[in-house]
Parts: sequence; C-alpha cells; structure tokens
Amino acid sequence: MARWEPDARGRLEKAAMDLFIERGYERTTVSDIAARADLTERTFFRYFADKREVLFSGSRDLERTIVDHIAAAPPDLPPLDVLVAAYAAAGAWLEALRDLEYVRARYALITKHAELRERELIKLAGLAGATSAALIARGVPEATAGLAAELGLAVFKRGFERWVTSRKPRDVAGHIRAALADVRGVVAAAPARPR
Amino acid sequence: MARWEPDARGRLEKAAMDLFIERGYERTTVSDIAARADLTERTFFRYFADKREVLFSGSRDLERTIVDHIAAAPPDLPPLDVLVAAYAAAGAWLEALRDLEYVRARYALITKHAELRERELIKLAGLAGATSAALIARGVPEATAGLAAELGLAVFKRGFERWVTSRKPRDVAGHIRAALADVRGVVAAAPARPR
DNA sequence: CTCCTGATGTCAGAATGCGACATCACTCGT
DNA sequence: ACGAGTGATGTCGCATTCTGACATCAGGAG
Repeated sequence: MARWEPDARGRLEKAAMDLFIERGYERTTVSDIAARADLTERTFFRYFADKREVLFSGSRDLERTIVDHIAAAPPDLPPLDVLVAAYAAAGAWLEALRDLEYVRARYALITKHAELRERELIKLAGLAGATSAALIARGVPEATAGLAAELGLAVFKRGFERWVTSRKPRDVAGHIRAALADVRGVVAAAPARPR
Repeated sequence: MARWEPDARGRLEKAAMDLFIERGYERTTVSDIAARADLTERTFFRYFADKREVLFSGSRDLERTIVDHIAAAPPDLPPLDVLVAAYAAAGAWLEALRDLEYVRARYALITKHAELRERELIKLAGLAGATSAALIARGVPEATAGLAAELGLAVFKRGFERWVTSRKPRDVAGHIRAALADVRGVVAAAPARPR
C-alpha cells in the first residue's frame, strides 16, 4: 500500500473548489481545505504559495499551449493574427479539457472576489509577457510584440468572457475570432463627418 | 491647539513611501509605518483597507480626471481617439502634479513586488471600467465601449511606461500618442504577400 | 455646563504564511 | 537482507495582516 493517498495536490484543488462553492471563498479557511483533503494546513502551503493559487494551477498549462501554438504558426502571419489563432486553438483545447460547469463556477468565484480577480489579472499579464516573448522568438520586433500581446490578450479576454457568460454557449474559438473583428472595427473607426 | 496632528492620512502615505524606499516593501510592517507617522497600526487600517492601498490613493483622482476629459471631448470623435486624448491630458495633469522622482520610485516599487502589481492591475481594470462607462454615457454602444476601453488602456500603459523609463523623459502626452500610432500599426498589419 | 461627535487608542483574536525540525514508509546499494 | 538516504507529510512556534468591540477624550452644539 502506498504510504500516502496519491495526488495530494489534486485532492487539495478539489476540496478547495467544493468548499468555495459550498460556503464561499472568504468563509473557507485553508485549514478547512486541508482537513477535507485529509492533509495539514502546512502541507497546503507547500503545494500552493497562498490560498488564491489553488484556483490557478491550470494557468501554466494554458500558457504552454498558447506559446506552442504561436511557435507553430505560419511564418508570414502578422503578429495579431498569430495570437488570435493561438488563443482560439487553446480555447478549443480548454473547452475539451474542462467541464463547462467547472469553468463557469470558477469564473463566478473570480468575478466575485477582488482578491481573486487580482490574481487572475496578474496571471493574464504573465500570459501577455509569454506571448510577447513567443512573438519575439518568431522575429517580431520587440516594440511591436509587446503591444500585439496586449491587444491579443484583450481579444482573448473578451472572447472568453462571451463564451462563459453566453446562455447557449457556442465554441470559444468563434467568440474569440468575433472579438478580433470588433477590435479591428474600433481601431479603424473614423470620426463622423458631415457631407 | 488641535487635538491631533492634522492630515493623518497624508502622514501615513509619506511614512509608508519613505520606509518602502529605505528598507523595501516587504520588510516594513504596517506597525512600522504607523509608528513613523505617530499613529497606531489600527489607525492605519482605518484609512487604508490593507497595506497595499497606501500606495494607490491617487488612482481615484486620476480616474476622475480621465472621465471628465472623456465627457468633455468633441461629440463626433471616435471612441479610441476620445480615450487617447483623455489619457494624454490626464498624463499631463499627473506630470504637473507629481514629482518625477516620486513617480519613478513608486513605479519601481510596484514593478518589483507581485503583490503591488496585482493591485495596480486591478486599479487599471477599474479605470477601464470607468472609461467604458464614460464612453457609454456619450452614446457609444456598449459592446464597442468595453473593447475601446481595453485598447485605450493598453495605449496608456505603454505610453506611461515609456515615459517613466525613458532616460531623458519627454512629455507623457507625446508618448501616449506615439503608442496609439503603434497600436494602429499592429492592428493594420497585413500578412506578407509575394507579388 | 453638559452632551455628543469623531478621530484615535487598546485589546483580543482569527487567518495567512513561513522556518525549523520530526517522522516514517519506501528504495537503493551492497 | 539490512542500513542509509529520500521525500512527502506532520508538528510547533511565530510574525504579520486585518477585524471587531470597546475605551478615551478634546472640542463644538445646544
């Protein structure tokens, strides 16, 4: 018999999600989570730097997926199109990986608690940095890459949000590409001119 | 004689900045800050919701300034241009209000500590929300406003960063307008086509 | 003069997060 | 087969952040 139950990290993540949904984020302590996972508070903090992190373990994989797609994109595609294609692909990957109910529950939690939104935002900022670096590796000039990353992220955020909150959800990729079109519209907008 | 020294809030902010610069953010406790301001830890938390907030008191004024400029912009200007003009004006306002050394020291602190970057990001997200609402008040459709706000914020971030980190600083407004041009370039980029 | 208000202080305590050390089943080399 | 080492976990103690409840007390309103 194994010395410990396996997958302590996974158990902690599940216990945390369950408890957050049951009682809310603020009213569940790390001690509660650890107890439900049959572990110690101290052990929780060995796996997660702080209480928030338990909700963000997936962000590393997401980032890797996106960066890989950027590297694999056709070499003459303009930066923003590279990013949007990568986000669309990663979105589809995520869609297949996670239950929509899970994604929605997590989204609701993060939206509701400023503490968690802060963490989400810094993860996304890290993602922007990673995509920027991936563009630079393709030969995109540094100055362009940073801005493109920021714009691409805006497109992704918008598309993702539309996906999660739409009543009859269609595919993420579609939402993301629609968001890109919207961005193009906003940037191209010219002042109304009487004629 | 007044019962207490005046401007407790201001004293706390100054004490905090000084100590953060002297010993770094992490190694100064709230108790330290309060002591230097001749106040109690408890009083600190009456003025600031948490330790980080002491560095962000200005963001309310900044937001107000920007929103006012948006409201006052010529009615037929396209959303993104409205935003960039407002940011440029607010940037100039900030430039006149604060010592460059202060802005830089604060920027260095925030850049260095993830905790503070998180707070900064959520303040900026709040700013995006406020600018979006201001656009909607001008009659911009909701869907457009949100995206325009996000893009405008990206322009502002880039311009501000360029301003703070450039060795021989020129005016913020110029940097912001330059960032807008860059964004237009990125969005307009077409795939390289042999002909 | 008295009452009230509002800024501050005092105290106790919960929760987060960390360093140091203990435990103990399992594994590997011999 | 056996002893040393490894690695995940537990235990303990502590600093720090943040909150609730109550106390204090100068100055202003009546």
